[in-house]
Amino acid sequence: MVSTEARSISNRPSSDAIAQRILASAKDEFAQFGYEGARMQRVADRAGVPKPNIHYHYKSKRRLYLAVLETTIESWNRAFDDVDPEANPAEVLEAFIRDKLSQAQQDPAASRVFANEMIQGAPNLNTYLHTDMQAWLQTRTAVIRQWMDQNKMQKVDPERLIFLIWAATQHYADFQVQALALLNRAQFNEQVATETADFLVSFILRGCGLSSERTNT
Amino acid sequence: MVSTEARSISNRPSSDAIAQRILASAKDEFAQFGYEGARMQRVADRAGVPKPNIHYHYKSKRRLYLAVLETTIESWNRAFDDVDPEANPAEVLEAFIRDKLSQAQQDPAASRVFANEMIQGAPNLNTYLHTDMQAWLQTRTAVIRQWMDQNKMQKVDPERLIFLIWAATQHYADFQVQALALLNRAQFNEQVATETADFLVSFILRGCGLSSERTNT
DNA sequence: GTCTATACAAGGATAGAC
DNA sequence: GTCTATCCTTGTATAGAC
Repeated sequence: MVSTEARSISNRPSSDAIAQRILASAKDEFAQFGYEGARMQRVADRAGVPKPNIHYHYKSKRRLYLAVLETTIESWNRAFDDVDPEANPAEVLEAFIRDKLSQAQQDPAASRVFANEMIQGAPNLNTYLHTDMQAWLQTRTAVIRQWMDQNKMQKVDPERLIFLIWAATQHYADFQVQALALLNRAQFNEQVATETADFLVSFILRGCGLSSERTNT
Repeated sequence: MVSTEARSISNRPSSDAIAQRILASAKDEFAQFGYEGARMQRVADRAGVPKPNIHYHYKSKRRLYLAVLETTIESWNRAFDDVDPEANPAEVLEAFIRDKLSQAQQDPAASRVFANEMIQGAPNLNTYLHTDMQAWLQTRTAVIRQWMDQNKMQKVDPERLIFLIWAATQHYADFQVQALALLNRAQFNEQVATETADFLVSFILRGCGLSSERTNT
């Protein structure tokens, strides 16, 4: 196998570059139609290559899908990946919410690929859910519990708090067509994203007892 | 065409009963795999009838899917369908949240069918989103705005409040496999549903400034 | 490495016996 | 109304020329 570096100095598009184009097209296709509904022909059309070329770069439809899943998971929760228990809970949660929403706007396909896999029953991610993701969640909820023990925030179920943040932010990727229709907006641009992020941050922080505002009356 | 009543008195399973069985099987199939991923053979197997029988009761795969979509939408937001502006906001919102979560537990397939249609870009519900659903949302947000004007609750974006409730509740249907894995539960039973409903109600009411509890310190 | 041509299975849908 | 057999299209995947 030739290294990426060796090929990248050649004068025509490297094989890796084409593999990447196929991967990106596949992500869109799987995001929209799910694994069973996805068609290799449409992936080829989207990528602008003949259908058999896909099989040269990826052995099968399933391998291609697994490659897409892998790239999707990598950037999943990066904004909450490193948390200092000494940090300000409000700031940490705000950064997490804004980052998740920013991802939902900039890469909705990633969110939809994951959503399809979950709806389908996670046939390819069941192990991941019970190992890596489980571990990720436990270290984060441990920090949140620490904050609650120190009376830095309202006592709430930490797992379900994370679920709510995931659901509320990913909603704008997975249900984008619905949100735009009901908000009377043509596209999910920066302005809509900012309005949404501001709402979610202030609403969720208030739910966590982290708001500077006081309630009415 | 023979009326339902005329046929229901016959001694063997009425044709309508079989049509209903097929419809229920189709709902599960479309829920799991989406329209393009759904297979008529699997619908037939689930319903326990030969494949061609489906085409006798439903002209095509698309017609079958549209029939499933229709039953899905009917019960969508019934708990918030009739709202008295004079009612207590906290009680109305709590009933809405609990009803949505109850539906998510008892009929997750309905939620997943809808989710698949949205992820796919709402090719069959675009008109619905811009007409009936739009209208439904406007009358509810009007009531919420009234409550806010009367200082009965925190001023928040009413549309996005509804979105958050939808997302947070439907999450437990669409991402059930993930939630169960991360909560270390085997199934989404009454107990898990109650715990979840209690969390959501208290968290969201606090976000709306409707909580009786005071924040810490 | 990339394409044309094609193998083989599975898809939705229908004809026609019962 | 229900089934068997089958049509035709499309699906994934591969062989083999270039």
